[in-house]
Amino acid sequence: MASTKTGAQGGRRRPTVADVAREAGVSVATAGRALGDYGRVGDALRDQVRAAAARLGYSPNGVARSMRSGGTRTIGFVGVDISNPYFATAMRGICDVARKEGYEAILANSDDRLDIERAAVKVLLEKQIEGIVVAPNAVIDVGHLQRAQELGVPVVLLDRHSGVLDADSVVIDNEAAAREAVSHLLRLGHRRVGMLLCVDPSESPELVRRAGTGRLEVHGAARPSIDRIRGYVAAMDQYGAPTAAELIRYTVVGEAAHLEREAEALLDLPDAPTAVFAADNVATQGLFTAVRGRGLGIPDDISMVGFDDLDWTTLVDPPLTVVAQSPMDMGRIAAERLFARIKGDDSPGERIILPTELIVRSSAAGRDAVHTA
Amino acid sequence: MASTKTGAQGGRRRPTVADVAREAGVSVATAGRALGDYGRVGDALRDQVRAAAARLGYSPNGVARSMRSGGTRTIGFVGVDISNPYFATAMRGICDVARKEGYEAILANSDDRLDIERAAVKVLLEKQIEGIVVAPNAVIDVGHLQRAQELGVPVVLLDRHSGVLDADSVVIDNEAAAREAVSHLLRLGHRRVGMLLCVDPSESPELVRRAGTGRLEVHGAARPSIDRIRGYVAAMDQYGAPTAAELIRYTVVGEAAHLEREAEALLDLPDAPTAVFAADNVATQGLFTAVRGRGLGIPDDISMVGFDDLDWTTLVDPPLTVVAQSPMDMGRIAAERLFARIKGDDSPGERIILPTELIVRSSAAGRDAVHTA
DNA sequence: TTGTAGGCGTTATCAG
DNA sequence: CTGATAACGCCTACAA
Repeated sequence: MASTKTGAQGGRRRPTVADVAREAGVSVATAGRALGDYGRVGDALRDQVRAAAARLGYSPNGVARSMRSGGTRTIGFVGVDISNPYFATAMRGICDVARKEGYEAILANSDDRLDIERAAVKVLLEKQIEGIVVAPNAVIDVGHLQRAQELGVPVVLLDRHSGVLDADSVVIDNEAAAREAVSHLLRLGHRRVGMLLCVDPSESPELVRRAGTGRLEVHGAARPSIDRIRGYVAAMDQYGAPTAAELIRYTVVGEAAHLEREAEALLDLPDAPTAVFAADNVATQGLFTAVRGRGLGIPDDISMVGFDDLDWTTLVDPPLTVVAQSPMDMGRIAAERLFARIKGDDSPGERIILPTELIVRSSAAGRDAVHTA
Repeated sequence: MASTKTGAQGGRRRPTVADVAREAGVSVATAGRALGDYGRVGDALRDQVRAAAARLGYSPNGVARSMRSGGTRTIGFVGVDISNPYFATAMRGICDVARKEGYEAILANSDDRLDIERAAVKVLLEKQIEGIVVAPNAVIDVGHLQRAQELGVPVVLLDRHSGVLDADSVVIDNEAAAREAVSHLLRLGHRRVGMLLCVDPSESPELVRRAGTGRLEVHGAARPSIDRIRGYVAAMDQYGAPTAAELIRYTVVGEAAHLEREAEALLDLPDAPTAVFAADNVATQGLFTAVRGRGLGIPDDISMVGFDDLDWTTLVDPPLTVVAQSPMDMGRIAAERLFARIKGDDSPGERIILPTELIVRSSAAGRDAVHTA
């Protein structure tokens, strides 16, 4: 009896209600009632059964219970990457709500890849989860999510909205947030403003093209990255600042190295920008690093506005002006919507837009303003 | 047919193999074989069944499958707080390995509270997960983990080791890591070195006492925080630097506000330390913030060494000298051990000690060395 | 090759 | 108040 404590095989078969019943000398039905606390059971027998259960180390089998009841008290979250603080915080919000409701959450990382996301949803569905929160990779190709809904599993979108899917979504107004950030720079007198961000691989090529009007147009689905570019362009147009494709640099998610290269390319432009908007937290860090690497001073040599109010943005010198959102609330609210659906709410899908805030700190400064009409 | 797409009730009963069988005009057994790809099935019938399944939108019921097979292909992770980058990164490592093995992971946050951890383990056990990775709150009171093992569910400890439990643990050598960090400061000529950290609520009182020898003794279980204090004291003793309880300030986890107060108390000491070792990533941030708030220069006015090589420690000015560990590897290796156990490995519990590295950057500098014998 | 039947553990229904 | 029995959906002996 020295070993097999550490390993998997340790236990012989786990005791069941039947075992407890036998041990207590009653029927399975009675044992079940005594343990599950339903129906009527005599006091004496109840204690007897409880004692037997304790003696045997009985633990109810949730799988069997789910089998009968149809409910698993489990939800799923398909995020992009839990090691990104944005999703980690959202997950925390989701877990908190789930725990309050007596549910657990299964986590899957998609790395923003549609194939992985699809597979994850499929597995979750097979596991009979009762609802899914997902940060979808694609906003059009959502067949797998529709399928979930058809199966009676509610879906709530987090961070991204889909026009195709009739589901709740918890998002921010990406275009407005970007426009506010860039306007801030423009009002400070900057004219040549760059933009740096990560985009999804499937969306990257030909993101931006010149139209007949001379204005920059942005083509692509309404995803956060694309919407933020739209906000940037809108602000530039509004303030009459000249736009140029070369001022918008991006890289596909997960390639931090490329990102720094793009940032440097931006800084090395013949007519380099005097200010840059980094449109996500990865780009913010990449830009900051690149600027530092070039030995440039912020905001003296170059101004910047970042995205996401991560802790480090106030630790750094100078503290960064950023667009702040609240992933914790996002996760919480998404989960709350999900549980409302699980409980039967079948009103039409709602688009919940959480506020963002431009937190002005010290990384963006004036440019001896040469304002334009 | 306008609505009920969004809500939970959407689906009528989900189709089962029996439904598919009926639709295809074959027996359940044949349908099962065709769908599950086991046994022999005629080509014609197989296609027929597949078609019927597609028509009905059949999706296998994992709960029923688990019921029969006994396996759920699910593991659990009980971490302290997923919004802490340390645990978020560890979770990523765990998920990656799980996915490779065809498993999913359920996440639970304990907030470093034993009662929550116990409840989480209980629920996970009921859900019939096949293994648990846990960052245990207590290293002695591990009855709930022993129970898991007795039930045949392998347990792997992450970040913390328990002498009581015969389980694998994946940890770092906390005492050695702290000693190295503090020795670094001492070798730089500092004599009055402070320490700042978070400790578990249950361990906080009377952490440190004077003994007859005049040396500082550290009482408490072998948890990371306590071990790091031991390392600090060992280094101080080794270099003949005078120790004092007032130089060691801590707060319970999750109370960041108190932490900054403790940091300030340290800086305000009549005989203030010339260097401080922040022994975890929360303390590192708190210390840095407090020092900044006091307008002190690093390392000119005060030197510091932090813990955990988070991104921001290199973004900040000056870049911080830190003790680095790899939570991603920790998660990965813990999960790998867990799957080895799940597959039947029942060798005695192994203590896997991952390396740490003192990364010397610029936050600790010399003190016109007044060395001691 | 295909079909029939039984059981995994729980809970609920129905008799006694 | 207690006991026997059926059912959830899948898989697998076993029989045809």
